[in-house]
Amino acid sequence: MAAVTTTARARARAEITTEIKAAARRQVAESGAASLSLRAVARELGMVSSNVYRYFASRDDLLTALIIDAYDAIGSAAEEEAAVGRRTFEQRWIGLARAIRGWALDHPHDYALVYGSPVPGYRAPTDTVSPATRVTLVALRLLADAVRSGEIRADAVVPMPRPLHADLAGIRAGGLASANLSDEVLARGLQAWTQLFGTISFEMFGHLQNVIHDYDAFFDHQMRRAARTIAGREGT
Amino acid sequence: MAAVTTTARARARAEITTEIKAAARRQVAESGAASLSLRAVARELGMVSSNVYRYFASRDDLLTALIIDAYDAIGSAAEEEAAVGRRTFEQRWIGLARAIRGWALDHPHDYALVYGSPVPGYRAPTDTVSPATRVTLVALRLLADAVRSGEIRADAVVPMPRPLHADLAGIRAGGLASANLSDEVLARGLQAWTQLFGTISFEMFGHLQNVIHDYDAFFDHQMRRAARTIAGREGT
DNA sequence: TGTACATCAGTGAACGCGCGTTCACTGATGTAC
DNA sequence: TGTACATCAGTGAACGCGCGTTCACTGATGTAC
Repeated sequence: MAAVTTTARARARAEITTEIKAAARRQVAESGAASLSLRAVARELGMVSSNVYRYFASRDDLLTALIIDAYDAIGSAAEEEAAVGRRTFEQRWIGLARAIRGWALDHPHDYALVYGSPVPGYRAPTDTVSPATRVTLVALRLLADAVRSGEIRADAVVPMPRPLHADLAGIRAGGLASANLSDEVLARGLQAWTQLFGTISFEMFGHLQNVIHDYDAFFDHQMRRAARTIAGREGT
Repeated sequence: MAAVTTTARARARAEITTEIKAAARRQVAESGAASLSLRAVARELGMVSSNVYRYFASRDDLLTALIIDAYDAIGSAAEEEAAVGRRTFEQRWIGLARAIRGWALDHPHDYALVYGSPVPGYRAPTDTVSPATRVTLVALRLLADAVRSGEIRADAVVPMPRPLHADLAGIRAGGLASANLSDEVLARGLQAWTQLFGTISFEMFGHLQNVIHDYDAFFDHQMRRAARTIAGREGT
């Protein structure tokens, strides 16, 4: 009757915590994170605003919970995609990129919450670091696999300055998946990674309006190019 | 005594308009665009809040003015850089990239204002389109020059779907500088362009914290890689 | 198993704050004759 | 050049709103004996 049995109170607490987060997410989806309001959340759930404080110590705490959830959602979307087997590196990379973009299109405000400009006055605590890493680990694993299979060839190397070598060595040491990735491959990976999020952000934040009309075609093609840049072969 | 002579009233109006924008910019720099407040601006200038309405019809109008100013500032920073002569394509590209990043580092909140997530509840009017284009035109001119000089060789072509060709044709038709740019070169340019802003946004919005420490070295190197991707030569 | 006490969810009122915008007014600057 | 009227910058009060957070309280759920 300790860890296993849950009291009615504990169950109710868990459910209501979830409901609060869901209402908050709905509110963020409607009008953005900056205008997230505890009172509005309470109103939507038909409870008095002061009661929300039984579940979250402050508005910032609630925001943090949303950010963590968002990172986790992207992470698991990416992991799920990565689990699909028997594909070439290029197919897997495009699949990963599409999964991330698809999530962003489905949750534009959540995307803005984590990859857009920081919410003013809000300082992210360190709790958000590890969920933020999940999606990156998927990418690193993908690179590692493709190096192992020979699909990435890094014989052509762009020389880089010493301090950058040091930073890349840090990535290699930190990420479990990245132990066999050379500096050249990591640098290419970062090139593609920033291109991926740059492309999604441009689309989401309206910088391609009246320029690109078929976003799907544009994105797929650009990600195909990115895959080739990583693999080290350009053109056909 | 018509268009040339300016009355004291008109001069005062111009000056105070500038002062209001400056105060607003200072406020945005301190706490972000979402919390820009007409009343706070008025307070800082020692005037009564209702008087700001003699200069800007609403808070959104003031925000629009700031956005236009920000785009113009990036545009002229880029144009200034581009005016430096006698350099290779790679040098010019890196110079342009550095100019944009430098402006972003000097004006983090202005960068967030235009390239971060949109301000909630604010809808950008069409007035912002043409200033937003300035910096892009600089890049297109740079590409065109490098094609002319033979520094960009587009013999290796990545095949792309028809709708993307149509969109790229639109860019060619719209931008005066881009008339001689092939679809392949435009696609490469977009690849580098999204990489550029993706890299700056990652840095500005904290997604490289504890990963990259020497941001200057990282950025320069990544932009060197981008230049090579555009030019069509990888590795050394 | 039954009772006494402790814990905790939820209430409702209040504090103190800032916001965008409107309006009727005063007084200085500009313009037409 | 001098006067009469029109324009416009700036004032101060007000409307109506929403916010985060605290606090003393009630009543239901959980726990120890």
